[in-house]
Amino acid sequence: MLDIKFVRENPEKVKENIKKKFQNNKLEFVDKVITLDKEYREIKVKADTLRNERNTISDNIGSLMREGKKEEGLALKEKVIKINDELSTLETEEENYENQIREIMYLIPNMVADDVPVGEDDSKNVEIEKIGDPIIPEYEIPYHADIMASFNGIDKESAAKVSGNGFYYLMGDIARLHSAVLSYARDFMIDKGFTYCIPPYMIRSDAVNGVMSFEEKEAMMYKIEGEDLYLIGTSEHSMIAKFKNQMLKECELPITMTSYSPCFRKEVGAHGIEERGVYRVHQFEKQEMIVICKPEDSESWYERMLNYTVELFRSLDIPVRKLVCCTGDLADLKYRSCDVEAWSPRQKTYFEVGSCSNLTDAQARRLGIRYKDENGNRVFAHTLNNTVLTPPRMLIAFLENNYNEDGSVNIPEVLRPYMGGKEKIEKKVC
RNA sequence: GGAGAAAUACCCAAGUCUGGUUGAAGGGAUCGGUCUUGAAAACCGACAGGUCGGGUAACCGGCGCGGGGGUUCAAAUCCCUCUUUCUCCGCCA
Repeated sequence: MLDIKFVRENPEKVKENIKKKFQNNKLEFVDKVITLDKEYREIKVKADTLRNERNTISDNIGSLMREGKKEEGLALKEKVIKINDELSTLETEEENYENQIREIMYLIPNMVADDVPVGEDDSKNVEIEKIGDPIIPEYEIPYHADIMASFNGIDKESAAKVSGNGFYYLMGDIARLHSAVLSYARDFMIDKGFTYCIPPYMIRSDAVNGVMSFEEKEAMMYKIEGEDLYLIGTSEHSMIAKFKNQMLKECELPITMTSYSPCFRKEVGAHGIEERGVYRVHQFEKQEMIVICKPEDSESWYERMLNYTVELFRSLDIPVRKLVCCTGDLADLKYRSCDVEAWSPRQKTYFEVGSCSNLTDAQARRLGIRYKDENGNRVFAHTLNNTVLTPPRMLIAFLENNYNEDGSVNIPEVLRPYMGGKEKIEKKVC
């Protein structure tokens, strides 16, 4: 969300930005919101003046009553009733304007960084760096669910009976691997100085509405029957809501947290649920990182966060690449964003495993996350978020990249302490 | 889950029954000063935040006593509702 004052003063810049994002249907919003804002302020002046009059006369009535001059007081009442009459119309208008302006401001996208490549959709995203050799082995890499099955590590059939499509039972070494990568990721981030956090997995509707649009809510969020509670789709929801309407102290910044949570998603819409594997499911787990910092620090945090993910994947022997999101693929709140993609030797291509974003002050302005600087000024903080990793999706990359011809899977050094010292997991035969 | 009490500014806290002179007493903290070699203490003084709007500015106005709504000429004060905290009971990993 932009500052209305910025829009007022820089309508052309805002329009340019909208064009860069290929959202020409929103171009008219700029002039519209500026007009609405102007009319709103005119009405506010009128209403404020009337309220002022009312307050003054009411005070007078009070004084007269105390002095016992009832008649005079009663006469004044008539006047105020008239004012209130006039006011009620104005106040309805005021509210209408406020709502309209807010709705439009939500739709006008955040300014994107100058160096974000211009492009219409994700096909125009730009690879900036490959880290690790994307090896294509001589032998064939099986589908991830089949690898899991070869260790008796997954049962989707039972899950489908018990919970429906989009769920899984993970078992044995695979389940342990799932916990192991999460624990490893948690410790990895703690070592980087992040504070570990386990947030609520259910949040109230006002928290939900604060962090996503109505459409997103409908497509993603599970509601608890009979309660004003929703299952979170990512810990980011709880984590951001935690700071809503907070005035932070400058000395608290940067706030760097790594949160764990299960994530629940309806996945209504575009892709739907995948039948066989664990790539897209209703329930998964995720380790996330968020940073709330001063505006001048957000760009360097962005780089750092992105590189943490890369470093983490590399420590698990998984080749990755950084793919910069082009303007058209950038969500409206984002200033810049970069996907981290893992190499899939089976598909011989990279696939998304995480996404790092700098939202500058757009999210903070929407949610009221501020801090007091050394001069006592209240400043909107910058917010950033990035995936650390999400098993089971991460397991796909892990299993494929550490798969041996004999069907065993290597456990990279860093993960062994979490796997009881095992160097590899082997096929179960029965 | 049941019953009761409460939420006031950076913190504590008065005001609520009985609506108006209360944007809010008092204390603490903070800042400045006197005193002191320095500090503490004591004393004196300052400071009421925030947000929206008007104005070149000085300044002026609206909102604002947990959130939302209502009654009233007028609400911290009365009514409804939600949230949170505390106490007791019940249940329970």
